[in-house]
Amino acid sequence: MVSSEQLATQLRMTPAQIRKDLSYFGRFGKQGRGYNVHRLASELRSILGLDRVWNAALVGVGRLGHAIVNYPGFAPAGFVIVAAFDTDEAIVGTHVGNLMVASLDRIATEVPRLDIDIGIVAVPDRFAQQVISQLVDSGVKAILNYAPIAPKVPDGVVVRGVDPVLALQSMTYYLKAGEESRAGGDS
Amino acid sequence: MVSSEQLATQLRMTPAQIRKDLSYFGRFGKQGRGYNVHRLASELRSILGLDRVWNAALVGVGRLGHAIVNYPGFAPAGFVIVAAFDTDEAIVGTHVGNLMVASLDRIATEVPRLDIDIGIVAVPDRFAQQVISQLVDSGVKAILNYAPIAPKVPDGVVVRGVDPVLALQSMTYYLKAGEESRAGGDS
DNA sequence: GCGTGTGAAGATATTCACAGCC
DNA sequence: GGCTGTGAATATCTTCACACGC
Repeated sequence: MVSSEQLATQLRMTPAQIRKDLSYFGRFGKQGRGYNVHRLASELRSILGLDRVWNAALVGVGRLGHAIVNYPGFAPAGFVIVAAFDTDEAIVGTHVGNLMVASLDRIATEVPRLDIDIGIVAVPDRFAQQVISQLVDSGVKAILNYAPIAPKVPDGVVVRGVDPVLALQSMTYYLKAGEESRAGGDS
Repeated sequence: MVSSEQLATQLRMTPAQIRKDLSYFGRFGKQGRGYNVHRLASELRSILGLDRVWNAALVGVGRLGHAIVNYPGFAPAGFVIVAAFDTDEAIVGTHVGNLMVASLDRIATEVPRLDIDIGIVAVPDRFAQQVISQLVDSGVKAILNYAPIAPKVPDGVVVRGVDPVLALQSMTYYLKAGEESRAGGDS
């Protein structure tokens, strides 16, 4: 068992926040005891859609694409890459992992056929928007985007970016603030 | 020139939000005209600390570490990796890019000497917390963490994670919701 | 006339505090 | 006694709407 107090400490939140958030989805706790860790984890996995397998398509099988296919962290979390696409004729037809690389124009037929939910985009920056539009037109509703752009997608499509430069840029404001307070603070 | 209206459309926000946010940092616009794009960009870069170079240290020079050192996107954005560390005696002393890999225990001396602001952590999961603590103890105030853990750091240290699995997991709730409304919606 | 910057109004989100159950 | 779930009270964030400068 775990209390909202304990969860809050670990997650650096307040106990009230924990309880309110959970209460939005159901009543998972018992008064005087707290939450059963296993039941809570299981309920949350189910609510978040993490209790099933999702199929993904990789677009862009260069250096980065290879690293993505060979990354061992996806499968244990329930994400399986079931297709790989590229435009480069030298790459199409070759194998990565146990996948055969298909031509980009096969996306429209393969996405429905393989029941693909997620598009993983690892193409050069200037092709990213176009590829993402193609994926969306084929029925993909979620995009994991490795290109450093903010793609335009219709409502109902969710995008997440993996961009280390953006992550760094989002920290410099605080670095600067910290330096100033150390340099200019009273003492 | 650009108006808050135009910015809002592109960023999918409201014009009022744009104006309020900018007003927090200064008065960058001119009534009746809008904002001068160059001046606005320049002011924002300065406020965000993106108008200077930041030094970073890489810890963990395996496959991923190599990819990070060779990633061409950091330098143009003003982030320079000026040191690389690893525990593996077989790697220490070798070169990656134009850097010589140093032993982990040199962090405490090298971070101040090279004026390192940011630690980039690309070590196996189980070592990540320990390495991050070491970086923080040496004076690093920002961490870019590639390990799929939520590290504990003192107040005043800022952390960003680069974790594609977490990014995927943050989308499945919406995928599920979308599927249900398509399956169960009236028609 | 056009569009910013900003108080005031309205909407959300967080925290408090406690009745109720284990 | 301990701790959840939840209305009520605060606090924060967003939107409105308009005086003012270009």
